Amino acid sequence: MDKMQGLKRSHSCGELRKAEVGKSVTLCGWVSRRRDHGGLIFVDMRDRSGLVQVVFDASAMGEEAFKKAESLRSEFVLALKGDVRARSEDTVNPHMDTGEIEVLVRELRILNKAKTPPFYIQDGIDVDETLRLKYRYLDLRRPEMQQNIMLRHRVAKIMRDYFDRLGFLEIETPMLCKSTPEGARDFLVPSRLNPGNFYALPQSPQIFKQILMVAGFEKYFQIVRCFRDEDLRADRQPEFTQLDIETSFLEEDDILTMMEGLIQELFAKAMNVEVKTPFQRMPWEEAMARFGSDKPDLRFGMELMDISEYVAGSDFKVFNTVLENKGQVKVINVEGYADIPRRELDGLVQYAQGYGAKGLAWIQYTAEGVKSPFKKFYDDATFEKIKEATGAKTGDLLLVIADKPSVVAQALGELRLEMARRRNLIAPDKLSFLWVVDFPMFEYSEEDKRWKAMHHPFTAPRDEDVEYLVADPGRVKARAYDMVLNGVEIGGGSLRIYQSDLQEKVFAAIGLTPEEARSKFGFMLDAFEYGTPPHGGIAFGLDRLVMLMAKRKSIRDVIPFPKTQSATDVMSHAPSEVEEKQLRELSIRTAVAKKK
RNA sequence: GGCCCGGUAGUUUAGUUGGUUAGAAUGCCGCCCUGUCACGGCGGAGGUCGUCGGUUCAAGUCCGAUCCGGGUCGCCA
Repeated sequence: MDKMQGLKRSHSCGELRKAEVGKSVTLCGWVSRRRDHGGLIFVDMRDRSGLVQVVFDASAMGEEAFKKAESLRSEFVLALKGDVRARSEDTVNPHMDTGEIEVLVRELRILNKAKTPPFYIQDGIDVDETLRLKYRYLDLRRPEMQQNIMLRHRVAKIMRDYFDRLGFLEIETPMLCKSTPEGARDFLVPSRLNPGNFYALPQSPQIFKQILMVAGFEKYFQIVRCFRDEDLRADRQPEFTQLDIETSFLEEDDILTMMEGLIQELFAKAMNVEVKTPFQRMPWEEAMARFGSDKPDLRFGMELMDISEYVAGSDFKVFNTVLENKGQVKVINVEGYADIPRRELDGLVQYAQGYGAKGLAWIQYTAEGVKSPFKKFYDDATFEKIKEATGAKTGDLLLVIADKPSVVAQALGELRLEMARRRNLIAPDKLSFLWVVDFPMFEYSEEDKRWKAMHHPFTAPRDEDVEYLVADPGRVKARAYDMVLNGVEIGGGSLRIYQSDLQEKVFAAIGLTPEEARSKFGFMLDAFEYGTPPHGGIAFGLDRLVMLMAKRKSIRDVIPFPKTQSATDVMSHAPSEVEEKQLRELSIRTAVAKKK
């Protein structure tokens, strides 16, 4: 093996252009591909900047040096000296950024050999993801993964610059925290020095950042790891990164405008894409009514429409029962799809049932007339009225869900998304931002038979709703806001409660006794007694945002070392069993009955 | 916890009603090749069909269990 000794890298592989023709360069990198023509060997050499073709010519270099070139294999690590030269016109490669030039090698050093990698180190590979994760260091060597990670860096850098410019301070908050049972499950860390006691890893720095406002820092931000011990999804990891923000003396408009500015700058600087501000703002109730979702995808229409008034009072028991129980009958119009195959309709019924609907009905406005499973319960005039009210045309398909409003919203909202995907109604490059505002303060938990904070219990209610906190929690709206991009919630926040008496009322509304509140959040309530400024903030999911910017389907593609769906790391084999000694020191009795 | 999909050479996969030696592509190894860029030509090696058990004369194929991965519902204040 050769050494770097005496060599200084002069250029990156991917940066070489015609301007460098004639220059002597020193390059370092990996063998991406090798094309051996006998007396002439081409190697595509790769570093993190990209690829360049280097040429070994038997007639131009010594026999021994050429022999060395013949021994090159995939992913060998090289350093080389050579001369940049223009390629002749018929050998230019238009698919390569560096395709107009090549480097004729004078001196080759093999810095390290490599085993044959288990998959191609190139973009667009189709391999089992477990294999990619097991060999993550090779997966991350692929250009598209390198670009994702570099994009992530740029995003974080732009965020830091933006908030620094606005006078924010990046302040760290603890990773070892007090467990707060509301909300997601905590990851727990045993305390050796306090046997039987546990820290929790933060689900978010929520309480600390509010206390930083009490402490008078006024403008705080942090790019911070958060932890939630819940089941994983394509866009959910047990540890994830948030851009966390808290400010004093600002109100909704200030915060929303500031975040729009950040998004504008992120897309301009990292993607060269112009984003128009201000973003549309939509009350939560409107979002639920029109799109069946609190994070509507506005890249297409197909809005939910209420036809309850037209179908009421018939002999059709299904609709009647629903309407008598304060339910509703709503539809979406899948334009031009009246000729949907029966088999697909049956599939959609199951799809809707997967989201809690008891069933799915439909109206097909075909040239031959109306087809619908409930046709016999209504006269033609009714179907005409529905057609008119929904703006349906002949050839259109209405999908109908009848249920209580929450079920209608979810099932029909999901059908809307699914039909848009199937009908190809979503423009891939469109960016559709909006703010969802006026969230309900509480939602009723059937399981616990009590009201729960929809956002978190420090969220401020609207002033005009405070009087209903105890009497009618369901009608109280919060001063909370979510930013939504293309149907994905990328950030959310609120103004906070900063008066103790109001905080106590909110705790009471969610059934927390003063004693419980004190034991859970006593230090915070204490802090709030000492001159708390009005404050509020927001948190952005960095991983999700980068995922959307990089147009990836999985959050794992923008996280260097993600976990599998069962929250394991197949490369390092975490989590793992630990030694008895470690457990003893932590005063943890023998491990739970070990699985075998 | 529920539902759905997947697991066969290093990799991506084919494999019929259960029936001869599990087939292909690519990668890998060897030889040849001075303008390729998914280089090409010739030759070669490479498989406990995720694991365990069952049915059968016979199992990649059928049955049961289990492990692993992915998607999703619940869950994620």
